[in-house]
Amino acid sequence: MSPSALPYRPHNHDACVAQALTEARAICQQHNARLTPTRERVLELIWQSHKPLGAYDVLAVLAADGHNAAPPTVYRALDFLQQHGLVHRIASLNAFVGCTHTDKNHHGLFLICRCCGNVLELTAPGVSDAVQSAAADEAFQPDNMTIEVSGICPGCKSDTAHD
Amino acid sequence: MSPSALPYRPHNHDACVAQALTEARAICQQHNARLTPTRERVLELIWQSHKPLGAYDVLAVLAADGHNAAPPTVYRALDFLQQHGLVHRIASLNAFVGCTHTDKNHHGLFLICRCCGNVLELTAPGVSDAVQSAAADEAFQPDNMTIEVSGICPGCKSDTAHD
DNA sequence: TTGCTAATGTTATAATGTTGCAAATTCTAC
DNA sequence: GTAGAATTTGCAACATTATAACATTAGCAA
Repeated sequence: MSPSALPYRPHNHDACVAQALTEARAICQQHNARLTPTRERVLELIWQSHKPLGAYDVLAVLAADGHNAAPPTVYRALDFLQQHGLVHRIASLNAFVGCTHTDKNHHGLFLICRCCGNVLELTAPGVSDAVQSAAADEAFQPDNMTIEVSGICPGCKSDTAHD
Repeated sequence: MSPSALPYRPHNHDACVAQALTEARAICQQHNARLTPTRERVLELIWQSHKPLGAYDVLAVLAADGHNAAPPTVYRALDFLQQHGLVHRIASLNAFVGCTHTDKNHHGLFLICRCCGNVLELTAPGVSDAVQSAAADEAFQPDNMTIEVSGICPGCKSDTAHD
């Protein structure tokens, strides 16, 4: 059997974080946008795992850092990161997760494990096309789509199977 | 050109409400569940249009009714209605809309007009299948999907075209 | 009736997100 | 480098959405 996608199995997560930060720096440079220390720190925190993190969770860590932050600090940083495609907001969880497809122009699809909480972002052209087509049938002009699937990831499925 | 779907054009909305209530009564009877006056009233309010309504909007109307209600009253009623498939929660709006597919076992897809606010619920087997297939490719077992598309509905598109 | 369960009322509070304005920083043009 | 403009941050207050905990009432069955 082929291995599960990264978020769903053990891996060297520091590499994920490092890569995300490197890409973020490059993207911000391209966009002529400033990845300030606060923004970078928030991005780093969002990337602390593949589980979505709430804005107030981020805030709590910043406070622990000694950073005297209020909610707007976090929301502003998150807005910035979203605008530049570095994080996604998961509407069904009111939480944020690092974008793993910063290179592609895509409508993400998120597979959210309700057991371990990890999220896998997919580029699923088939899904995107199907939605476009369903919308077109209704003469509806889509400009943004939220596709969030909750269920059980392969890791958790095999765990429960062993019991 | 074929007419737009109901929510996106003028129609006798009282008929929508009446039908929704009739169906709700039937469904609750089937489920052996009690559609109490509060629950029925909340359902009626949710159906006051095809625009999603926030829990606190419902609460405000109940208050205007003279009903001395607190948030839990509304959230409990909404939970009940959701459990019986009579309303849906739109995660991207934190709001609720009447279910127009009470007869089918479906994963809804919602087309949300960001201009007029109306929502059309679709049963889109193509989308559902595409999501299932994308999930299967990752050995992910989906059990619930949130698909919310925001954009411009045919009604609003033709309105702006005239300007 | 009596006792059980489901439903509601009530109070308080938690969790999430925003507004508005002032201060500080960074950028740009001279 | 310095002045002025623009962006970013700090900060206080507030708005919105949702839940917890516990008391009370209504519906129903033995």
